[in-house]
Amino acid sequence: MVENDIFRALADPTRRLIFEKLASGGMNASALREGIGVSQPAISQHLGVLRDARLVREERRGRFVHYEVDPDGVALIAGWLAKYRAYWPARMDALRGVLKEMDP
Amino acid sequence: MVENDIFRALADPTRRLIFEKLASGGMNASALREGIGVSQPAISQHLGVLRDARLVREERRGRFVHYEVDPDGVALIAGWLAKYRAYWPARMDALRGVLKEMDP
DNA sequence: GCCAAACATAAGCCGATACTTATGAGTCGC
DNA sequence: GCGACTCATAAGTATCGGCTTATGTTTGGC
Repeated sequence: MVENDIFRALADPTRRLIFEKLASGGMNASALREGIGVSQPAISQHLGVLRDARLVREERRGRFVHYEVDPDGVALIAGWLAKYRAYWPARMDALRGVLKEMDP
Repeated sequence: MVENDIFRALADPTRRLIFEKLASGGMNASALREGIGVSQPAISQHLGVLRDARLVREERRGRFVHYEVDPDGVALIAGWLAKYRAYWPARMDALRGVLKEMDP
């Protein structure tokens, strides 16, 4: 199931760190590893989970593999969240501004 | 960490089922159990995790405990997701309508 | 062609976790 | 007050998940 893959992928703090790092700009796996204190295989495994969840997509560039955020996964979360918009208004003042801004 | 609790809570399919059932209307733990093929303690444990993640809140009603979706948790997810709104526009046509509708 | 570099896969280990049964803690009806 | 009911907690178990080291695969430079 798609939702299951996504939430399971985001449940791990290391994976969220990787995702957030990629959100600030695509990069290869080696660069991604810096600052995150795990082995190279661990990074590779995490990227595999994120890719299967469609949160990240990859592109071969010679010996390197360039990774970047996949908008599909982000859209899937937004779609899931939209189902519960009935519960948003309660404390959504801050986000409301964001939504207005992105909806010209 | 707040985000960790939320995503970990939603990573389990049974817990998402409970949450989604509560999203269609608050109810007590026994009613919640129907249709979900797990024991009563399992439901109780899941509700504890969802409560700690602020996805669900409870209210004692005599012998029963009434559970309902906590808007705080939903707002927290929305806040997290908002950080990545730069990646939304790609495939966000459907959600766009929803956002417009909830922002008069 | 060969070596080194970048990344993926294999296998194993250990802690986390989702479940169970058994029991405890409150609350209502009689 | 007592039994029944609703729910929470305790304890045990088995599977899952993230990490490691070791090794395989692909690519670029010489």
